[in-house]
Amino acid sequence: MSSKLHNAIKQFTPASSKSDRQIAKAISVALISSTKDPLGLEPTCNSDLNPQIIHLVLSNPRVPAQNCFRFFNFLKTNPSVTPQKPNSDAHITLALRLFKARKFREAKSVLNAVASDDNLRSSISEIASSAGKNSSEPRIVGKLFDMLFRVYADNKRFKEGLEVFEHMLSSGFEIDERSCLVYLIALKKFDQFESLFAFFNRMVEANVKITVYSITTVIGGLCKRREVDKARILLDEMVAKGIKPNEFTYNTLIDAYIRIQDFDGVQEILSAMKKDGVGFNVTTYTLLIHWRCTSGKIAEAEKLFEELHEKGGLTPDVHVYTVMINWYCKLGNVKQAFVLFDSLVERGLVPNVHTYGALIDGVCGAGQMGAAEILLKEMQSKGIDLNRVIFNTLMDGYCKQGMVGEARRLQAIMEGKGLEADVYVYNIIATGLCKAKRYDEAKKVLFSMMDKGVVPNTVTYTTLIDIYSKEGNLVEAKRIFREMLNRGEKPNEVTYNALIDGYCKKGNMKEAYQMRSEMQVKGLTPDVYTYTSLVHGECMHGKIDSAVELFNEMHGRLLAPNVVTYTALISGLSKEGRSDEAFRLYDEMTEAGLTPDDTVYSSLVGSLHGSKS
DNA sequence: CCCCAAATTC
Repeated sequence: MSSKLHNAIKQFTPASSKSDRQIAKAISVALISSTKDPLGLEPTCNSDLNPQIIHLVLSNPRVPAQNCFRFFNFLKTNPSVTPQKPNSDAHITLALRLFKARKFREAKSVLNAVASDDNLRSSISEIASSAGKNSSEPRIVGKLFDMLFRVYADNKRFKEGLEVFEHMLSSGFEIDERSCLVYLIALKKFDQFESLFAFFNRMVEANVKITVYSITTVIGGLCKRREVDKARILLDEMVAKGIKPNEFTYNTLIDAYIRIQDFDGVQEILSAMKKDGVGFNVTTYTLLIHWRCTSGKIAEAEKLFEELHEKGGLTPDVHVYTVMINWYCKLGNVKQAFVLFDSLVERGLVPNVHTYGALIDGVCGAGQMGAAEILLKEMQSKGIDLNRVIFNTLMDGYCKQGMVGEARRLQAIMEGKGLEADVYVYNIIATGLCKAKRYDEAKKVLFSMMDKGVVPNTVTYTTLIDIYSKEGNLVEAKRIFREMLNRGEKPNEVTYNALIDGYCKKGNMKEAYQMRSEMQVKGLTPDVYTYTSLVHGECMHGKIDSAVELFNEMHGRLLAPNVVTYTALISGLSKEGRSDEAFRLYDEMTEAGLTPDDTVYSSLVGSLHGSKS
């Protein structure tokens, strides 16, 4: 903004006798020859640069669009020049000028203000009338609406976005599927599923050209909502209509089937890809490797990882390395994780916050807090921003080592960096305190979290329920459970298991079984924790036959008893003097590849002494 | 479309 312009404003604005038109003309003249020099003067004058004047200047075709933009920004950033900042009309007027001049980036930033600034909120009809009175070419107005549609989507203003879409439709503007895609992706990102599906249907009704991208986004929305069956139907429909799914479509479904642990579903998609001639991309490999790892098939995952390296045309990326590194860490093979980390760097790939996060979690799991701190320093020296997850991982590491104080120290550092403690932090600290049996402090942490307005989640409630259950206060445990339901937080297997264990320890087996039925009604499957608690409960209260029956029931449900389950039953049988059965179970346990611990041996030894037979 | 964090059993 030149000083010439500023003088023009200064010269004309106090003169109320001049007409708006004259003032606008003088400013325009100054702007036409304005250069890019920054404004050197402090704006001092009071002025009455009213909306009409601003409109006249911005719509003056003799003023170059770029200079209009600078004038506009000057007004926005110097409120003392004009008491009224540019209004919605000024934004639309300027945006049209910028579109015509093909200054798309600038136009977008102007429209972004319309979509994000609450003071500029205006209805679509007001915007349309602003656009109309500027008598721009329809092509330019169409471009403006198209961009506005996208910008509303970017700003989560879905209602307004839809209004723009409908306006374009009824006014006969051409609709670009790519803009609809921006809108669909934003809806999916913010879990607005109903709107997502409704909008897609609207696209179909309105005869917007539908491509694989839109359908894949809708399939992704259905998958995110765990409605994989519906996603699958949509896939079949698209194929029937002659729209060929691409790697993204297939990967979305593979990911969904893996998440719901539908083995057959994954296989079906893989065969469909093969039949369709769609090859794997790096993401497909990443998903399959992750899947094999979660199923404990690490050798198969390694094979896929190798195959990816040998395959022509595909280059392993940092994601796939991170998945492998994460799994080696989770399996306790931190050494191999570091080997992969080195080869990743050797290949010229850049480890990111996820990669470091996986490694830090790995060394924390091995109790190597010093190594974790070194990795943290390394991240910082590479300029990788520390996020919440990194801090939480470290805090959890310290808590698992029983160093709750260190965790709190990190919490303070994190908060000092402007990262407010979230529900994870409190859950981690509370769990750390629980580990040390400091239940009262743990409760205090969680309750004070709620007082601060942090919303408790399923883990928070489950931790509280577990604390009360362990304290034998099932009345309070149940009260929290009801509160959780009232607040709309869904209990999961862990929640029920905590309650069931509480009832078992109290000897209230009836209520424990009642809870097991309830979880099944809700579609939750009793797992090895559920059964172990029940087996232990029956053993504790002398009903050993019921315990054996439960134990046998597990096989039918494809649940593998673990060391804890075996230990509970072996010690139950031993106490009853059923030594033969106890030893038979011991053999079974070792044959299953489980390593008995001291508890088992002392039970077995005890069974020999106290034998009733 | 994929990569890092929290809760349950002897």
